Amino acid sequence: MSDFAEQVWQAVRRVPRGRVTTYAWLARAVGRPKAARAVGNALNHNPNAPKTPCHRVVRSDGQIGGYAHGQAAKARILTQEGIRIGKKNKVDNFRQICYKFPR
DNA sequence: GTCGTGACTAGCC
DNA sequence: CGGCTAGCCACGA
Repeated sequence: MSDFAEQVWQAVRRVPRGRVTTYAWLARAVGRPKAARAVGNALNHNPNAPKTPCHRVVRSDGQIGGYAHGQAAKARILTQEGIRIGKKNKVDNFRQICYKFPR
């Protein structure tokens, strides 16, 4: 797999349970602050199974974003992890549960 | 090498 | 607050 994708997955694994991160933050974590889009692509083409919690990755505006299994499934999983989803598929307390990577 | 695509983002109206 | 636009990046054809 491309090194880029591997770095992304590794970063995602650092996200604690019950928290979420954003594509933008992941992009920063891999040293490509403007590659949020590419990050999404990497996750999409490589779900890499339960090992990589791609469901904890949301958009910068708090929306759930996308998911290979479908947004509904993603929302369900997040809820199961203790994260509440409001209307418009937005994460409640997004600012609080959003995990920011150490630089 | 160029083109099109997509789980994105910030800015502007 | 909501919708639209342009900019960005990695990847495959």
